[in-house]
Amino acid sequence: MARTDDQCYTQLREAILRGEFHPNERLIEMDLAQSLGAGRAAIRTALARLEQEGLVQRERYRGARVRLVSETEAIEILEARAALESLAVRHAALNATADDIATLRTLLDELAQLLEGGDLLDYSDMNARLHQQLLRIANHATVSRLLDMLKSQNVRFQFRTILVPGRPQQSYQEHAAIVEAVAAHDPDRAEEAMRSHLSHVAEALKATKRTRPTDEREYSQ
Amino acid sequence: MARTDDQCYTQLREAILRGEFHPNERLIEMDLAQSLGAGRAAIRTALARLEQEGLVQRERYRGARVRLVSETEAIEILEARAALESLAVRHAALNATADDIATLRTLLDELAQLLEGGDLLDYSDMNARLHQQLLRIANHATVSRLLDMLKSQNVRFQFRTILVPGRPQQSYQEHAAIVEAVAAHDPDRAEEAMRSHLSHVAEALKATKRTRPTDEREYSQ
DNA sequence: GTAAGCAAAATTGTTAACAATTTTGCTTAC
DNA sequence: GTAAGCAAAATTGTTAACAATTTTGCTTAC
Repeated sequence: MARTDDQCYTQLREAILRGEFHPNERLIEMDLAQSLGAGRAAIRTALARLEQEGLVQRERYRGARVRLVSETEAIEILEARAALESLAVRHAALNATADDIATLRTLLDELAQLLEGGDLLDYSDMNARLHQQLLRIANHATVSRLLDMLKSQNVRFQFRTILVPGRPQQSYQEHAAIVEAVAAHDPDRAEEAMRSHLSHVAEALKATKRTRPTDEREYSQ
Repeated sequence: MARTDDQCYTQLREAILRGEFHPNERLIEMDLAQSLGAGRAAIRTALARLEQEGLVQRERYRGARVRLVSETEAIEILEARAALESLAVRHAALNATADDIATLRTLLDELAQLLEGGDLLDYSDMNARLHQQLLRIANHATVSRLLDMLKSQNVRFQFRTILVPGRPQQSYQEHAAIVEAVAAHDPDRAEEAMRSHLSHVAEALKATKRTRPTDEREYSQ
């Protein structure tokens, strides 16, 4: 057991991201301590860190709750992501080795296969892995750290855009354009492809917002 | 006394930003507790939050230290700032009211006066206030939050670029261009002006890096 | 039946003591 | 003189008890 403190933080974080706690759900220190087999102090510092990260909200004497990210904020987050991922993909285009490019093309192929199979959830996962790989190639610690924060806040909306009709096919084309621009070591084109991709994701998200205005209720209890 | 916990966090944070602790300096829980008149528990959660924010580094049983931001990382941070401030200024150009624009022009005038007076430190302060005002006008909570983090990590390099010869005059021109683009409600031009401004800051920073390669030592102890 | 008030229970915040580990400063051996 | 080893001191991590505050559920009054 390397660092109980860190383990608490990681486990709690992942539990929230897996959706094991609803937004606005109270996080009782004793319950968490027992279920994670840790002391209250460890839980306390974990919650403080998660608050700083924006995943949890705390009020004095009233405890911690899973923070609810509004749909408006989700769009803000997507905008910030677009700005940072554009920067990252620009670096990726400059840094990518032959091996990196081969890996990206493999991921793209797997994406194509999942698309044919109609397996949208797996498609979403693979999608995330492609973005992750681009970040690794970019080799930009600061942007990676910020994007980790932003993506974790948006998990609630992650799987929704892929369900918009026609979106999977379009999404695949956009990813292909990004990979090809990186393979060509063309930072301007890569950035533009990424911007275009994420603005389409934002549009798709706004579309689901119009379609399902009462969505909040599903989650907030 | 609203929330000792929060106060500890704020006071510690500001003390670090004011440079009261050197990078790599050990932060002893008991000392901090006594000097802030708080308990160790409050200090502990404050340190956890500061770690998450990237201002402090912690190792199990070995305590917390002020995190040293390398010059390489400082450049990364500046790149990320450029991406996010460009996004923000774009929103500012879209949102700005007549009042907002008047305020910006006033700030610009004060900047001009300080430039003539040769008061570079005050110029730097006013500069920060102008950027802050642009952020307020942008009305983008997510980008504001991220920029707060990034700027706080870069305080160590904040006052250096203004000392590069010719830089103050150039800096003033760049800010004027940004304000005019916002006043014209031209998001594309505003974004471009901001990008250009921050890339010049980055160049100035790299220039100081070449000039003073042994700089690290001043701080690390 | 509903709102107000209140006591009990639940929960968070704080403190002090102790355990675990690292750091410091001294001693010894070469 | 330097390195190795070691005990003491310093420091962090953890626990348990208690204080402060909120929440809950009941009772009472209208």
